[in-house]
Amino acid sequence: MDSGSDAPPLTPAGRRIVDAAEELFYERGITAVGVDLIAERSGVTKRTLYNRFGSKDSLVAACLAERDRRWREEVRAAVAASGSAEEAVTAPFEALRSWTSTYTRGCAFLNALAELPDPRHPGHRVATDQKRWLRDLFEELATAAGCRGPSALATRLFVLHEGAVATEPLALGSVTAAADLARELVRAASRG
Amino acid sequence: MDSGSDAPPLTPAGRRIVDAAEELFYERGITAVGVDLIAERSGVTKRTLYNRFGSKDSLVAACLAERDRRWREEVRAAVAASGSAEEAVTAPFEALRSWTSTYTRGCAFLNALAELPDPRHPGHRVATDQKRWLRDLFEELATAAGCRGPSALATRLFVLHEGAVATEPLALGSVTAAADLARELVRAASRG
DNA sequence: TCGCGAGTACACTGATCTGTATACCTCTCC
DNA sequence: GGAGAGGTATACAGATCAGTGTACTCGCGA
Repeated sequence: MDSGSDAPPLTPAGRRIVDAAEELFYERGITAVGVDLIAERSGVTKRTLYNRFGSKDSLVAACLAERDRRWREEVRAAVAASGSAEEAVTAPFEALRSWTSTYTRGCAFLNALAELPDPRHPGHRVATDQKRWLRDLFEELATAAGCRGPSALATRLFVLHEGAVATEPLALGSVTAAADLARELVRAASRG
Repeated sequence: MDSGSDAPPLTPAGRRIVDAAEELFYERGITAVGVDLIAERSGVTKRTLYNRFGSKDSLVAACLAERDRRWREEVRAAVAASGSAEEAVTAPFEALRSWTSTYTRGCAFLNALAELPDPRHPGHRVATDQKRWLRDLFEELATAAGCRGPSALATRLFVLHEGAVATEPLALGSVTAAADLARELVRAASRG
């Protein structure tokens, strides 16, 4: 469940490989990107890629884990920056706003799950962990803020969040709509 | 925008190809499934597949269009079966409940968009049309029911719907949570 | 000075990919 | 009875796929 702490430090070439692969996988899809292209983009030989990661599947998992680590960092920062416990509950939606201003191809983890149906794929676990972590974070924050029914509220906020990020590429204003509704839900659950 | 009406009728072999391909694409991902496997599964030669559809990309679009047609039928039936104009607004969530009891790999159209980033891909258009149609249907139904702010309400319902279907494979109860919240939103927008 | 880890260079395997060529069969409809 | 549409059978082209083998270079630390 923990993300990023147990990862071995990357060599310079390993770093470049992950960076290039992460971008390519996100922009074009995982299955559609070959290891030859990743090696070329990162200025590295295919031999080095396989010496570092062993297989394409492992590289996919490493890329998702790295993205998850970076995303959780942003979410935690948004939570820490919020002015009150109630505000903290919707802080992930603030992080989402800045996140989607950079990444306009939807959620990399949902996209990965679309391409990796096999639960034994190492990337599958990383993606599902990212989702469960967010749902649990909502519950934790809702409980800390003294919201009524924190578990049900957390699931609602989670669904809203995922719907927003998944439909963001359609440019229908879903991120703003979801954030507004989320704030209303938290406000309603905090009154009394 | 219209779905299914302008499609040429399929030959028996064409029918089997679409059926087999639709299932394989959904279960394993579009890029991961080759035309040889589709031909084998549908008991047809590859020659016939290419005589019918011309290319894999066209077949992908045909499969998505067929799925869209079937899904809209179910949604329209749910709308027609609802007891009141207010109930009709959340009818797509009822259709979603039965839809996701059959299909547990999330939304085929969001999954397709994850794999087909190129807007020139014929399947890309089919998928985005499906999404816009649903959002517009929500607005139409909300307007007919006399809801306040039908456009903003429609976007909220749409985000909820997409979040539910996208996260349904995670088994976190998102479909029920989304349906409940949707009903509350419509009720709140109908009072007065 | 020596060993070792990191990385390069490059050829190569075997499988799989989309798509095509050619020849033939069978049914229906005019 | 002849044409054409729908389909079969099979072989093939050319590219790309993930992954390996082998021999080399460079820099650093014991």
